[in-house]
Amino acid sequence: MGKNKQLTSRSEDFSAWYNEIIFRAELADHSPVKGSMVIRPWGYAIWENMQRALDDMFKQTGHQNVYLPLLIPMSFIEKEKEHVEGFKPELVVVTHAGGKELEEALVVRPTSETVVMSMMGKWIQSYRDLPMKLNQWANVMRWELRTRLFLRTSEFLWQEGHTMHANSEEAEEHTQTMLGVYRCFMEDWMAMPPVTGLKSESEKFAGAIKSYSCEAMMQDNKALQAGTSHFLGQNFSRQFDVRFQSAKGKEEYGWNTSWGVSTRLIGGLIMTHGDDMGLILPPKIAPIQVIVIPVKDMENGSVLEKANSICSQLKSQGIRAEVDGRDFINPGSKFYEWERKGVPIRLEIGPRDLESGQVVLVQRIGGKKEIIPQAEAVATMPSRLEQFQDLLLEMAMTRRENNSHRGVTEIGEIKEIMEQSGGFVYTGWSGDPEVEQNIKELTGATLRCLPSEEFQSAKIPTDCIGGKEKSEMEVVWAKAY
RNA sequence: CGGGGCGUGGCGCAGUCCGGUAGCGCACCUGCUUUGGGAGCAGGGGGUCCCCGGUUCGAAUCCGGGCGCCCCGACCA
Repeated sequence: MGKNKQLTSRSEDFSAWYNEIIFRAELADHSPVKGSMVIRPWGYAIWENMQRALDDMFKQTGHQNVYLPLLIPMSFIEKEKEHVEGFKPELVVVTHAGGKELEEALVVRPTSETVVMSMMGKWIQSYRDLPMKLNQWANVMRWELRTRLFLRTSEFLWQEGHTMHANSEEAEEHTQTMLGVYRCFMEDWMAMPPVTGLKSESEKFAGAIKSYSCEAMMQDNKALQAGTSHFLGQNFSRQFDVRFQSAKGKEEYGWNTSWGVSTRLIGGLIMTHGDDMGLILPPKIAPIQVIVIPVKDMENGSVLEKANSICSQLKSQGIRAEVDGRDFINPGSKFYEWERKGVPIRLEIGPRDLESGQVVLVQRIGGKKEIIPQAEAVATMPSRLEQFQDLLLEMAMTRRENNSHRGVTEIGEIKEIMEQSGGFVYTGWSGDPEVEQNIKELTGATLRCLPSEEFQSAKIPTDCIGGKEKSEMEVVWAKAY
C-alpha cells in the first residue's frame, strides 16, 4: 500500500486531486500542443454516452444535425460588432495554405453563428421555412492562456444548436426550452443539478441579447458554467441578411438562438461526484455499469465461466456489464482500478460463491460488501443502478443547498463566505454594473446569474447588495471556474 | 503578458552547491510461486541528463544563450 498509489485528497489540494483523477482514471492526457488535450477511451466513452442522451433530446425537440466547416472567413467574424470584440483575443487564424499566403485570412471556428447564418440566409425564403432548428457536434478552438483539462482547453468538443424563428417570442421561448433541456440532462443523466438563470450584461455571450446559463456547484463550492443558451434577436440575421416573407407578405429578419454544452461537463462530473478514491460515475452515463471480477480462478476456469454467465445475464437486461478476466494482476488491484474509474457496482465471484450460488456485491458509494444469491444480484441490478443514480443526484442537490446562502445583504458577508467555505450567495441587486464590478474585485465572486423563478428565494432582500439603491432582482454570486 | 518554480529511462524523483564512466521507487518484460482489497522471489530491458555554444584531460554538474513545461495573478465555456 504505497502512499504514491493513493490520490491526493480533495481536502488537501482540490486542484491536484482533480488533475490526478484525470490521469489515474485514464480520462485524458496532454497533447503535444499546449492547451489541447487527448481524450482517452474511458473519457471518450463517457462523452459518447452524454452525446447520445443529448442528441436524443435534441431530436425530440425537433432539431436536425448538420455539419458546418472548421474554417470561417475572417470577414464573417467581423460582421457582428460585439461578436468580434468578444472573440478576437481568442481566435486562431490561418494565414497560409498550399505554401502561399491566403488573400483572406481564415479563422478556426470559435463557434459557428456566422457560418450558419450565412447558410440560413440561402435556405430561408418564407415563414414556411421556419422555424429552422439545427445542431452540430463539433470541435471548436478558442486560444487560452491558461488551460486545464476538460475545464478550459484551447480546442474542445461540444454541440452548438442554432435555430431561426419567425418572431421574437418564439425565439425567446426556444432559448428557455433548450435551457430546460440542459437542466434535465444535467439532473437526470449526470446527477449534477444546476441553478439556471439569466446572465448579466457583462457576462453574456458576445453578440447575444440575452444569455442563460446552467451553474453547477462543484465540491469545492465553486460554480461551473456548464451550459449556455442565447437569445440572439436579429443581431446576426441583420448582418447576414437572413430574411423571410411573413404570412402577411412582409419581409422580415429572422430571430435566432444558439446554445451549447461541451466536454467541460466531464470536468463538472469529476468535481461533482468524485471522491478520494477516484471518479464516481452516474450509472446512466457510465461506460461500464457493473464490473464482474473473478477471484481465485486458478484451477479449471470455472470461476471465470460463472463470471461470464452472470455478465451475460446482466447484459441481456440491457446493463452495461463487463468481466475483468485479466489473470496477471491481483483482484485487489482490479478493485482499486475500477473504483478509480468510477464504475458504480462491482460483483466479485470466487470458488466459495460457486459452491453457495452467491456473489459479493459492492457499490462504489458506501463500499460495504453484500453477499447475496447470484439470481438476486442479477434480478435487482436495474433497480440498484437506478437507486445509485438517484442517490448521486440527492447528494449533489443536498450539497448545493447546504452551501447556498440566501438573503445576504452585506458585501462583507459575501467576502467572508468566499474566504471561508465558498458557495452560492443570493442577494438583491439594482442592476448597477458598478456594484457587480465592485463585488468581483472585493470578494473574488462573480455574478453567476439572475436565478430562474424556481431557484429564487422565498424572501428577496429589498435593498441592493451595493447598499445605495433598491433591489430590482435577485442574483447569485460565486467564485467560478 | 507580469511574479515564482522546474526540465535526468514511461511516471515520480535523487544526484548539481563541491566536475571523475548515471542512480532510486513505481511501471514494463521472462520464469516460478501466488490470487476474497494495490502479491513475493529470481532474472532482465530501457536514459542524446531539454537544446546550442563555451570552460576543462573530463560536464547532468560550472559559464553564456535559447526553448519548453508547471504554479500564482489580469482575460475566458
